[in-house]
Amino acid sequence: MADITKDNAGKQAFLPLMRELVRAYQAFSLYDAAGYQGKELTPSQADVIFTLGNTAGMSCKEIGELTLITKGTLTGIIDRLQAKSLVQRVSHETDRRSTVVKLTPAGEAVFAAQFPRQISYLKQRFDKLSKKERKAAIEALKRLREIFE
Amino acid sequence: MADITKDNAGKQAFLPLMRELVRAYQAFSLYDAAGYQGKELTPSQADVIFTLGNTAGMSCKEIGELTLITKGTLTGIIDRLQAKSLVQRVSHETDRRSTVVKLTPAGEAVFAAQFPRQISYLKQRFDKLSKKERKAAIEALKRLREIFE
DNA sequence: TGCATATAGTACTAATGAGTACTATTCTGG
DNA sequence: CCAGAATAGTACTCATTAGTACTATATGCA
Repeated sequence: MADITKDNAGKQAFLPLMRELVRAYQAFSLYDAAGYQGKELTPSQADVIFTLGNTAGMSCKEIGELTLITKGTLTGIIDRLQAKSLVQRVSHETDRRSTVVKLTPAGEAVFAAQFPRQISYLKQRFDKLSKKERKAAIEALKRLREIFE
Repeated sequence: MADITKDNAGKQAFLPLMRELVRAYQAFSLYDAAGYQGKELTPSQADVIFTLGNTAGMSCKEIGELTLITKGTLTGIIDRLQAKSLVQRVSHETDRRSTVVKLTPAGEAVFAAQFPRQISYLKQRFDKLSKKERKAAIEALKRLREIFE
């Protein structure tokens, strides 16, 4: 196995795969974000609203685990959602370190309107894949995730 | 085909695929970023340096097309690379709207040191995939990209 | 030629995003 | 019980990201 040098590094066999991963994610991400144009929610804010929908509220820690948003970032996102009166922070009943974040009635209304709309918008594209293609993609992505964990 | 409502939207068949895409990309992205710890380059800055390596320089437009970084973002990234004396901006010879960005000798040195190192670092993980798995992943990701373009 | 349009890049804003330090609170082992 | 470690969240920094407005320059077409 030859050494990797500045001249041959760009020719490694895994690079096309890496580029496809980045491009596929970026294409998805741009399409998803476009769905929120003019909807008064950013993708991250929507992620939090959608996570809180149909629940009785949850801690920042739980939201972060589900959305993959780190806790420092979450503080700001929840601040902005609170400023728009879409979520509220409630003291945790037993653990005073913790805060329960839950949707306000206005937040519930936004959830009820935007969640089905965005899912339907995404479904338009994902439905272009056959069931077989979908299964194959899930398997491939699981393998990719495994190698980086 | 039933309507999508707030109660059944979370049960759509494509959602596991979407989650795997996000998680696989995030896992890769975190691993990649960890490779730059203590290397005085951010992932985006490295992306630009690696794109400029082994070339005579290129315009912001070209860099943007290759790295998928939008031009507004690129201005800041190049500003910071220039502040570190890793790249220089040179006037384009014939088109005075355009600027040619190229590596300085210090930038070449960083490229020569960091590019093979990061490629090798990434290769450690990508090599866990068989050739067959790699091909399958590329196909799946191409299909995913197609449906969003 | 000359004006409308397109292009290249910068300046600005708002929101993420990762990371660190900090406070407050809870848990745990001796 | 109590001191040290762990946990939850906020406050901060820096960099990136998308987007818009703007300037300067180039191109195309009548």
